[in-house]
Amino acid sequence: MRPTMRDVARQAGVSLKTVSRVVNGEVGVRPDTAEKVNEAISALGFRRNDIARALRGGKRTRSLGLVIKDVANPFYSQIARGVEEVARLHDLFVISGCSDEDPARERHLIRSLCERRVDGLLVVPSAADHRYLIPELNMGTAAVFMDRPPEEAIRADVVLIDNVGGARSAVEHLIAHGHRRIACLADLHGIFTARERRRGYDEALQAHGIPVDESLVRLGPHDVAGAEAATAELLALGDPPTAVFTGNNRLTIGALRAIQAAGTRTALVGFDDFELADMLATPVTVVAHYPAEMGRRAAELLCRRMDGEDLPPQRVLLPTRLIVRGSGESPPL
Amino acid sequence: MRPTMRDVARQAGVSLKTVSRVVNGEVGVRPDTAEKVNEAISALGFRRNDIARALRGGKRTRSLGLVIKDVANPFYSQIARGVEEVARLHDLFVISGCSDEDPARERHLIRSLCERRVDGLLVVPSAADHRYLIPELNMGTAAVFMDRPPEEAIRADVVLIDNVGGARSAVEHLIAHGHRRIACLADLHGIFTARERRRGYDEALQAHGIPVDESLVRLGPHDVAGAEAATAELLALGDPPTAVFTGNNRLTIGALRAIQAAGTRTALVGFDDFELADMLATPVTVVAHYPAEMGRRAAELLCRRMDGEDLPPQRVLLPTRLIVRGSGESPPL
DNA sequence: GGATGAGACGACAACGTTGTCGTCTTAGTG
DNA sequence: CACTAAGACGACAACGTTGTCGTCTCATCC
Repeated sequence: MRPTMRDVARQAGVSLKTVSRVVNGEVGVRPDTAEKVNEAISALGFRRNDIARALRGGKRTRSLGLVIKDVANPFYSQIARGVEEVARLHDLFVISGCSDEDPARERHLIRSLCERRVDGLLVVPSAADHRYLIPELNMGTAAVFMDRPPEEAIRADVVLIDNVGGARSAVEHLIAHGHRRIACLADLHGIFTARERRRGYDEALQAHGIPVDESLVRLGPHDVAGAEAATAELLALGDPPTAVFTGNNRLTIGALRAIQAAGTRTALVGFDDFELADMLATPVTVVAHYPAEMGRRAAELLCRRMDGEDLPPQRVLLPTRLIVRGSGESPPL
Repeated sequence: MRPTMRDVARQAGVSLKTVSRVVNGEVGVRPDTAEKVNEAISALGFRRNDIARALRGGKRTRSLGLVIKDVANPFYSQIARGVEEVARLHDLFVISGCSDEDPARERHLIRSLCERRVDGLLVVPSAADHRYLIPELNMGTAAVFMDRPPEEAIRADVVLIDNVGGARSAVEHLIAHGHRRIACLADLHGIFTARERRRGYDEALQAHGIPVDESLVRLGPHDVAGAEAATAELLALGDPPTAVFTGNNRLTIGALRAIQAAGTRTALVGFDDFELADMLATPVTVVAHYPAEMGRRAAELLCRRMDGEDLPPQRVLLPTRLIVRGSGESPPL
């Protein structure tokens, strides 16, 4: 179907190798010969076959694999964007797949990507065991993890958000505004970022001599509805919290809904910024971070590994920034 | 570095071809032989090389190329998600790139994807000329366009939103609530969807015998700030509009800002749903559509083409749905 | 005019896999 | 026991490209 270099060579009356030289801009071809070849190329609509090229050449496929949970989720799509930007600079393509947090699917994706001989792997790992990756890594596939670290046993770079610090700054902000009874909504304890953010909450309270009241902590709400219910429950307590810290944007929105419904002046600071946070009925104070930057940093690390740089495993911690918008500054009743 | 089938064969004491048979689950291998081979495979950490496989075999790479404007934009990331879902079912990988609406980049991407021998192409085309694609299409690369059609000259499938119908339903909704002076904010006229939505606006007015007042139509605002400024200008008119129809979610948000700032009760219906539209100070009535569905439908069409089905070029029109939330139902002053 | 060398180009092998076909073993049959 | 056929396995070529090396042409120089 598609013409090969051999076809071009026949058409132009030169050898296969000469076509290769022209296509790759090598030296040692007379201009008139090159022109004949180029004419044949456009006449036939020839396109160099990168598959064959990767096989024959230095075995670089100029591609990298990206495994995230779900592209439709803005957090991950921004990561993907950051990765794309760096990949573009290095003339690499991104082959991506969504794991949907399913360890089996994640494993299948990574395996398939290795079979495709991607030059490197960028992974937001699920909670599962990743030791199956070790052979692949030993075999020379570079890998960088994002957002959550893999097992200890896996010596690879990882780029994380400063979850503990970010959460602490959120809770300290609430404390600075006079709050003492501060609730914490965190996601499932199995999720690394949820654990870390909860830890930041604890640290902030402890640093200010406020005892942690476990009745104000809710681990487990995983979506907007769950967070809304959990918050409603907290607000209905005899001695309700005057402020809430939420561990991610789903939870923030759920808490917001419950607070609006209850009609209280409960303060709120949420982890993760989100679009329109400033346009809501109550503009939301958040701990912002930059997923695209995470993608970029991870991709840059990966490219350095792919170029054979051999430093010890890096652990990059990206800073967060508290964005004050109103919901976190109301004083306790 | 990575072991090949030859290495496995040597290790297992069998021939190359026998390894190939085991790896591909072909018949005609005795169980004990297969086991020897499998042991060698895990001992060496062998992974079949899909690059070589694609080269030798039926020349299917089991991959498809996706060219969108920007993954970080929820509209496109949802398209990507829909594509991914279908790709997964067909055991295909998605190689994606962002054009950032730059025709040169788009062209480069498509060319590179063809060089990688993707089995098919999914493209949200930019405004530029796409005739350069014709040779690729003739050469057998299947392609399906999304959101915007390519030139007439290109005979390929395309999946679109019902822009005209959606816009008409929005404007008719406003008319039904008593509005006669309805403004229209549309994006740059060069953008297909902007033109079509503007056309829907015109049709709705005409169908109800309301003359189009060009002083209420603003073509050109392209971002939130532009839309905000344009709306402020409209509201400052001697005889201001009582309602606004906005052609996409950026423009909706800009208009919303201006209306909030002006403190008027101007009604608003926007094209595109967006997250938290129901949580804003004024919940926004929108014309919703389903980008993920567009991705799915396009990918399904592409897969049928890739499987060699030969029907005339399809033009799929996806329906929209008016979601009533409050901003579009206030009567004229 | 013959030696020299640079420049242009071609022949061939190799990348790792799979399709084709041939060979060898073994069990079954008369 | 000889013959057959099926089953198991191996040798070889090919996919489209690029690296290596060899050959041929022609201008230059003594």
